[in-house]
Amino acid sequence: MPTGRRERKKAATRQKIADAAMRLFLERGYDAVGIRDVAAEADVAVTTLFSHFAAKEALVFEQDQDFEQRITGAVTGRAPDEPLLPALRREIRALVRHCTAEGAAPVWRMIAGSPALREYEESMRLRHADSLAAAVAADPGLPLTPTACRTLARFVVDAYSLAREAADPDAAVDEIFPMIEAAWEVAVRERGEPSGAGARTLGRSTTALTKD
Amino acid sequence: MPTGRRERKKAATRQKIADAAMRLFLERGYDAVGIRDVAAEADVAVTTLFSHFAAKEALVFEQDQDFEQRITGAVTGRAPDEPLLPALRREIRALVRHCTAEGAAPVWRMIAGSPALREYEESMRLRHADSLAAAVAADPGLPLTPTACRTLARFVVDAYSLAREAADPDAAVDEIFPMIEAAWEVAVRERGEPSGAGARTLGRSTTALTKD
DNA sequence: ACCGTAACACTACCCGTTAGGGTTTTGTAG
DNA sequence: CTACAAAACCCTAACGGGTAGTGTTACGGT
Repeated sequence: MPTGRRERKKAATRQKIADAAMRLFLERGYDAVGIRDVAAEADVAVTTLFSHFAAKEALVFEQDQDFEQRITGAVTGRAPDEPLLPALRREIRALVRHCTAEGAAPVWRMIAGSPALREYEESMRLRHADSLAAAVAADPGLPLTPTACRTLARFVVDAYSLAREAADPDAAVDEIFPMIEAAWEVAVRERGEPSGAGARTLGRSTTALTKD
Repeated sequence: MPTGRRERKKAATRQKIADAAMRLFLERGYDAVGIRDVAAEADVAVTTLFSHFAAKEALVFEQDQDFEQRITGAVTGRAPDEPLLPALRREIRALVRHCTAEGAAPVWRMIAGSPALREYEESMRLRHADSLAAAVAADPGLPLTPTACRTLARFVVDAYSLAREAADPDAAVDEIFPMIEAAWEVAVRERGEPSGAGARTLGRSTTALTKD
């Protein structure tokens, strides 16, 4: 219902804070910048800052909802008969590429250099894994136990974080995803349709396993 | 060089603090107890408390080094020709059982109820996964890429945390480990000896995959 | 024109954590 | 036994993230 100016002003304030924060963080380093510095630079009160961001670390991971939406969207929004894992692999590859692109390097160096930020990111990933598990569990075409859904989701999120840290992120995705696909196939065979449907869901990528 | 009494007194102080902390946490709840309360209950200064524990959360995860040592020990200390994954599976099962035993329930309920504790535990697990990855990478009988080692380590640590949260932890271990074994076998085939050695390393548990 | 509410500001405070600097206890060497 | 260095401990004070309480303004709906 709230149409227009209010929302725009709120979004503008939020963006102003995020921009000021990132500018200061990159200039002086994350630990050397206090919340009060950020608030002053953005010309807002500290309490206002905390009404837009739940914690100092959230200033850095401003777009974490993007990640969650994209990864669950890759499951729920894929083409009707598209197998699950290739869709996830494509999305993870895109996300990894996006994080290892040109301008993003200093930000990720900063994150790697601060334990608080790494810790925060990891707990974000846990939430994302839970959302992904829920999305997978909700797919009527996938007959998996809840535990298998959660396991798959963790593995996929692990793939993202491992690939991002790898020397060659693209190669890492190609190395890890066959492992996940094999794990997935086992889960499907345990509980899924015994004959053909499970293999079709996994798609062409299972040839590595069935070739003996 | 420090022999005897000093070490004992130090360990006693540490234990006294940990006991006092756990007592208060279980009585009043983790968030309702301050560091100053714990220090007073243990009759030590706040600075002393922080010379024994790096953070408030560490008071709860007092024996995290146990976990790290046991899990890496399961890799480095296994029988000469014992395959890797059964050894890991056995250790993980024991650790999960230990955490879901009788008296431990209130503690884990407390952990589940505090975001700070969950976050701390997750970053612990990351460290443990790194140690495990290093142990796996150091095993001369396992020809794996660094990325594969890290992936396997993450998956194993995930298995622990997923099983601990599952309704039936034992069944969860039995559900997740076949998935990890399949992933492992793919990693071995990509880089390992082409014919027999890889399968021998994995052991009898791969029958589920090769039975078609 | 008017009211409810969301955004914002200000003050003061709590809590985890650390620095700085001092005191006692312990192991060891003379 | 004494002397001495180091380790363990204590105290005070502070820093920085985060919050409660209390307003004030500006917007949107009616």
